[in-house]
Amino acid sequence: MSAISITSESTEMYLKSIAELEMLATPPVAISHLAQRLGVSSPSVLEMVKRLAAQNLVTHTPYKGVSLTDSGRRRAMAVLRRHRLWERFLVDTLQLPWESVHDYACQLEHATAPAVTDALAAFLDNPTTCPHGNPIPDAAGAVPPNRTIPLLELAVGQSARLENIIYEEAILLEYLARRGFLPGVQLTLEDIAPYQGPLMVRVSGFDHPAALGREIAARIFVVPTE
Amino acid sequence: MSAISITSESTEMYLKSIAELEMLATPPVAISHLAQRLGVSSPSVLEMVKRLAAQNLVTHTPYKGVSLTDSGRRRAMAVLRRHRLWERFLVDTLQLPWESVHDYACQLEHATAPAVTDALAAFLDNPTTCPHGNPIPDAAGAVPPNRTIPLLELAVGQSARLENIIYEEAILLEYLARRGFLPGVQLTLEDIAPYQGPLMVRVSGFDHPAALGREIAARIFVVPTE
DNA sequence: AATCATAATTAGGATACCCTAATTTAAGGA
DNA sequence: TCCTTAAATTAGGGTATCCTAATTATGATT
Ligand SMILES: [Mn+2]
Ligand SMILES: [Mn+2]
Ligand SMILES: [Mn+2]
Ligand SMILES: [Mn+2]
Repeated sequence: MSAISITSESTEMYLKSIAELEMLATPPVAISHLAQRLGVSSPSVLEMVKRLAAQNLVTHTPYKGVSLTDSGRRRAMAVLRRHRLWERFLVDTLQLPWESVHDYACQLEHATAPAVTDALAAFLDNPTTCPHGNPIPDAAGAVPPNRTIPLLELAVGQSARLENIIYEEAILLEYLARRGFLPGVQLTLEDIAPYQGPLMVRVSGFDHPAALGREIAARIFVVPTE
Repeated sequence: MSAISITSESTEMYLKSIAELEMLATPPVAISHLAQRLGVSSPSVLEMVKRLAAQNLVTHTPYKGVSLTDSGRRRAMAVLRRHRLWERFLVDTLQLPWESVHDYACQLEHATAPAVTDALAAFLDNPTTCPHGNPIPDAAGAVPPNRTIPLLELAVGQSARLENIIYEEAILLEYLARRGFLPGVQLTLEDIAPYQGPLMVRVSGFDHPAALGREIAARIFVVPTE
């Protein structure tokens, strides 16, 4: 039991990505989705998934997809915890730009010993969310239940508070930051263009509403107000 | 010119180790010394050295050894800078144990973007030495000239101030920390046993002198007092 | 100058990840 | 039920990094 289990950076990124994709759609996660998220080919993913399955980190159902095992989920949550703690540190302590820290944290998350993670969490006073609003798993890997809905599901005319932005990528974050879409802001869905058109969303304090594609609106989570 | 040059963790560790070995003895660095330091076999080192030479990071003289090129040295110094900045952070900010941080920093040093390095240095107020007394290269890779001598070269009866400890390894550091050998302490070489025997060194404030092997005494650098 | 020990090098393999080009399977629509 | 298409899988390679077991070169010693 409890083999030495060296977790490579690659392994950690696979597990983290599977965890993120599992939260979005109903598992199992399709090989092709994983491939797209990780930026590698499907055959590469399949091969890696077989390696992960051999280590009991995921379950692979041929032609269906992958799911994390308990052990795999624990590892994934540990990576997510380190990632989001580092993001907090980079924004709050080092004052690096909100839209850049995701990429920096994606490197640090694989190079952080447990003692460092613990000390960092203590130094930051055990924060519960990352700068993009996403929950930081606790030391046991648990996250509070999610009470948010995608901006995409808001009714026209409805107002809401922006909670979190998922699928953090520098380009998306920079785009959103420039338009005021930051966790905590108040916004109103003013209109939705037909035929899968964009959503017109006004951020409180901005003169004009922003036009957000559905792809983006599905990545922004909100809590409706009143 | 200036290819994208992805520097792997392995490459960085080779360059850093070569730099450290170059500071100790007269270059070039022997393949077997590098192998021992890195904990890999000589054929592996030779193979890697050829790869590094092909990237113009080192020069290899067959049957003699390796030396860093200017480009290689720049990379090595950048790694050393990140390493020692992280050590300061881990000790000063996160308050992790002096003897443990070297190993943690050895992971972080390969996962730190330039913007993070710069912000970290600024946050720490541009420190000039690591917790073990070794100089932190500046952003350009320069280190101040070394004015210290190995404890091994002290004359019997002479007193000195401990400046830095090189070849940081958790076991050595723990051993020294327990006996009071920390940068800044005052010590006196009381005796040297003949036939390559140990050095009897008293740390100011300690009742009994400690017996240090020559191997260890060569890794402790001091500045003689009066 | 012959000998020896040590270090360096060569030879032959292994593993983790990644790729492109086939080929096969699954699942929905005709 | 048959067809079509997209997704999954197999086949065949490639590179970086590591290893052990020879073999060979160097430099010091007789
Ligand atoms: Mn990452
Ligand atoms: Mn985040
Ligand atoms: Mn390292
Ligand atoms: Mn140090």
